[in-house]
Amino acid sequence: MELSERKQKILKVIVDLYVRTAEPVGSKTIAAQPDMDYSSATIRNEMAELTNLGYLEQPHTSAGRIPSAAGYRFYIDRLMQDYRLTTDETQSINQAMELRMQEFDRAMSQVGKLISQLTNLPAYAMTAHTGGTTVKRFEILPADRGSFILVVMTTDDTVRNKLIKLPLQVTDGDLKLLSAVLNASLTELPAESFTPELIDRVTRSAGAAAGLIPIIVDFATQMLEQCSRAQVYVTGQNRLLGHPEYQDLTKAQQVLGAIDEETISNLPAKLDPKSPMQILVGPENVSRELKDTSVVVTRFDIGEGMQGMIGVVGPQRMDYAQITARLSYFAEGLGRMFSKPELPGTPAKAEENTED
Amino acid sequence: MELSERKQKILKVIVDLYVRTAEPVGSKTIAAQPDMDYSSATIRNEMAELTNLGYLEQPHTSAGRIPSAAGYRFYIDRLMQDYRLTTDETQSINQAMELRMQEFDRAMSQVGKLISQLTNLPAYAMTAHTGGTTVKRFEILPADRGSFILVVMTTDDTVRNKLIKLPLQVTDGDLKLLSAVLNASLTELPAESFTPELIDRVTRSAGAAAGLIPIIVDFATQMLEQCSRAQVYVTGQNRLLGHPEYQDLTKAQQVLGAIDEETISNLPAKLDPKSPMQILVGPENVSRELKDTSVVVTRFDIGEGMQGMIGVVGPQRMDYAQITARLSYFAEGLGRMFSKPELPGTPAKAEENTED
DNA sequence: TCTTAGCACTCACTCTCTCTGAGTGCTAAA
DNA sequence: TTTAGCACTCAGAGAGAGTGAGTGCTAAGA
Repeated sequence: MELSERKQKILKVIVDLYVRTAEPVGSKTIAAQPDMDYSSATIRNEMAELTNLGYLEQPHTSAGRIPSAAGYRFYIDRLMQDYRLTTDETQSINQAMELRMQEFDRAMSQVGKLISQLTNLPAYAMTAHTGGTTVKRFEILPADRGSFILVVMTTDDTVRNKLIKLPLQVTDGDLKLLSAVLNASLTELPAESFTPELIDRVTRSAGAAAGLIPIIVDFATQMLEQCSRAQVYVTGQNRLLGHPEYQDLTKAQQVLGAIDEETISNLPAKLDPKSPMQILVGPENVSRELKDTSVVVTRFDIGEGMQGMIGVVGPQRMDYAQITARLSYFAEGLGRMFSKPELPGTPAKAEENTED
Repeated sequence: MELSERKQKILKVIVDLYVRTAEPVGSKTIAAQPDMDYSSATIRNEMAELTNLGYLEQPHTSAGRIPSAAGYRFYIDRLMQDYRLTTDETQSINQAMELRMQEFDRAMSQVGKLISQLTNLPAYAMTAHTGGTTVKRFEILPADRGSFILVVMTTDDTVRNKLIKLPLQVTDGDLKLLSAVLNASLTELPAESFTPELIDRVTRSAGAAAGLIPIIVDFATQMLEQCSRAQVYVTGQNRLLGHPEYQDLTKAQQVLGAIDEETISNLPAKLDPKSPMQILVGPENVSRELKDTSVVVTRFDIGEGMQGMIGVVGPQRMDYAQITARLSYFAEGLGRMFSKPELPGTPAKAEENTED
């Protein structure tokens, strides 16, 4: 059954007010709203019906109404107005994005922090590699005496390096041979195919620098593994405490405990792969700890078989319109930033790495 | 004035009990302690004196006593017994350390998590580079068509790379020339000396691949900058909430707000550079938000002008003996792990990086 | 038929008051 | 010097009364 125009209007007012004040909304307050031309009694009747229909809840007999999960859902799907970012907001977001992102990883964690700050809620950011990656290319450079730099590039254009220190005297020719062997034997293979037999064969043909092989294979395996694993950053947990629904410490702890890296990294499985922006209201979250908590998440493509996800976690009562607007803006910017081919002067679509 | 043996004994019992129970300790409880051969009245007298001397505090007239900051300090400096790690503990620590640490950064964040878990307190881990770093070596490798991998190695043996995508056709010879020029002109220089004039000169002598120069310089600058900046990881903030002293949300928030990355990264300045393990009890912390909060921190060297720091933040009432024991064990292990020269099969003392 | 005014009712919250008991300080005896 | 005893203090728990925001229902008005 379709809600009457008036019921929708009342529901919307209730959600809007409740999101702002965190107090149950009474019929009188609603009647006092501008553009609300009915008496409190009429509104009371409508509210009673909305309650029967499951869109509202009453904490106790003599309190006003608050939206139920279904009420939020209806609001999100049907009533929510587009929130327009203010110039200030876009400016501060743009500024933050311009901050030189040396690494993709670090960029994501920065973004998480910023979102958390803007929304005053805990935020998370994660990257996930989608395809099966293999090594595209090995490169070995001599560094100091007895040190080598190993550079590995994978099919998803991740490049990593490692400084290897081994008391080993090898010539440039040895290294050339070694990298030729590696490139011939170990590229385009998933980590699973690095069998002992294969490694053994490679080692035998590697000549003087064969001592490097175990380290190289180890490193490549780790790297491929790591590429397939999602990376998650959670920040701003403490902001949760600012919201009245988490004044109850037990609850706050439960929720904080539930939004650690592990849990979040399992989130994507539960999401509809089609729509980029998703809102999970309270009980729609599968985990029991989050049954009074909402999750808003958006995805964006960063090319090369990689995806990014950013989102926030907060009370059901949150300003969905504002938050979705901000998240989209961010996601768009990040997507643009990281999937563009590199141009001089543009912040790179790249990540780097340290080696010690 | 030196405290009598008996006073010390009583103080120690009070700290031990209070750490365990978080309840003010009364004279009767103390008298009931095994090995305590005085009546509650005697103990009351002693407690009154200890209070006068500033080692104890009384929350209100009819409550027991709790240690003051000075009391904790005395306990830490004089009374604390060495805590012996149980086999279980060392095992779980060792296990965690064996987990393959692909990157130093990641290792530190893992360690932070583990400490937080073991101590049930928020923990932080940070790395700081101590010396002024310069670039030791540039290397440029062609990757795909129009892609190059830039590898930069600094004097502290950090190696980073970056994938550069530029629609540029260059020969191997061009790249050789380019890296020769870079190595000749930009190595052994701090980031400050990368003046426009210098860059200009380099660009002019770089030949066909000069288009890469701005990106390379940019990258090198960022990298040097980043090396000199401390990296901080804070985890387990939510564990703070489990402790009764932070049941008051305002307080919990204050403290959580105060232990973000920035604040922590300023911590080392306040520490005595000589002693590796340090405990800041309540008011000994400079920041006002932490006046009821203690910080335990330990440092360890990881060679190459780098230092690591791990620590925890918690209520004054914490089991200092246990915590310092665990931290030392960790610090020792980490120090060993990361300052050893690399051997085949050993987890590397290295860090890597991703490039996308 | 829909809307609204009016009224009795409900119930969370706040405030006050009392009671309880853990813990103290002091005194005097051992 | 130690200890038993006693009067005193005071936070915290619990009970009871008062308050007021908000409700549902009824009956009158449009």
